Amino acid sequence: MEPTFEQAEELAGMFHLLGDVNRLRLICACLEGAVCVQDLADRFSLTPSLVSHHLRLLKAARLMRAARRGKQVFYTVNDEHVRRVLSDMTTHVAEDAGGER
Amino acid sequence: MEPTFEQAEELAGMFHLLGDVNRLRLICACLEGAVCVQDLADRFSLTPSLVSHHLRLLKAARLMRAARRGKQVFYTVNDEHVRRVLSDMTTHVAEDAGGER
DNA sequence: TTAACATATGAACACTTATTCGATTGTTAC
DNA sequence: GTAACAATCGAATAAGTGTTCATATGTTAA
Repeated sequence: MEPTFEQAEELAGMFHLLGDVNRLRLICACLEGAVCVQDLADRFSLTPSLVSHHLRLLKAARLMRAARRGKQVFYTVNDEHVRRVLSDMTTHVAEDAGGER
Repeated sequence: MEPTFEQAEELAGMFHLLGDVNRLRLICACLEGAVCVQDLADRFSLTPSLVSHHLRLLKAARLMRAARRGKQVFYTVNDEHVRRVLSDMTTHVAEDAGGER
């Protein structure tokens, strides 16, 4: 059950990508369906350039995938595991927010 | 299901802590039971100082808790949610390692 | 072909952070 | 009390990274 060093590195890599607020919000925004770069930039008041940079990392890590339709490129969550982890953690955080204080 | 900005910040904070290889291994090593700083340092060939630094962050984030017994301080995983997420992700990574290539 | 739009890319900067070293605190045994 | 061990703390350094800006690539319409 304890991961090997390489597994730990891979896991840490994933967590590190999820550890940035903007990146995390980008992923969450694409959980339900594909969204294009511009819409993401508008929704979170970010530069298209910054969004693209983040999406590039997420794509390289196989966490998301891109599909071009016309001028726009739509991104969606690729990994089903991440989807589960995110929903788990989100609900957990939501639960704790009420119970701790 | 999409987190608020504050929830995203909290989530990202957790993921960020899990996103460092050494920290992740430290947590995983304490999943099954309490381990003291020295043993952790020995097992992963890290400085006790470095281990302590990491554990301090993990403790501050409520992910681990410390208990002193004699000279030594034993650390264990505090959060049951994190325990689930970690075991989930570990098995997932282990599964994918065989299936992808 | 041009023009306008959408995204990607590369360099540069500012900021964060992991790690090391040295000193300090706390505990136990003598 | 002192000595030895365990852990923590603080500062300093070095490496990494998020963001911005400018430029380039790709796509569609005229």
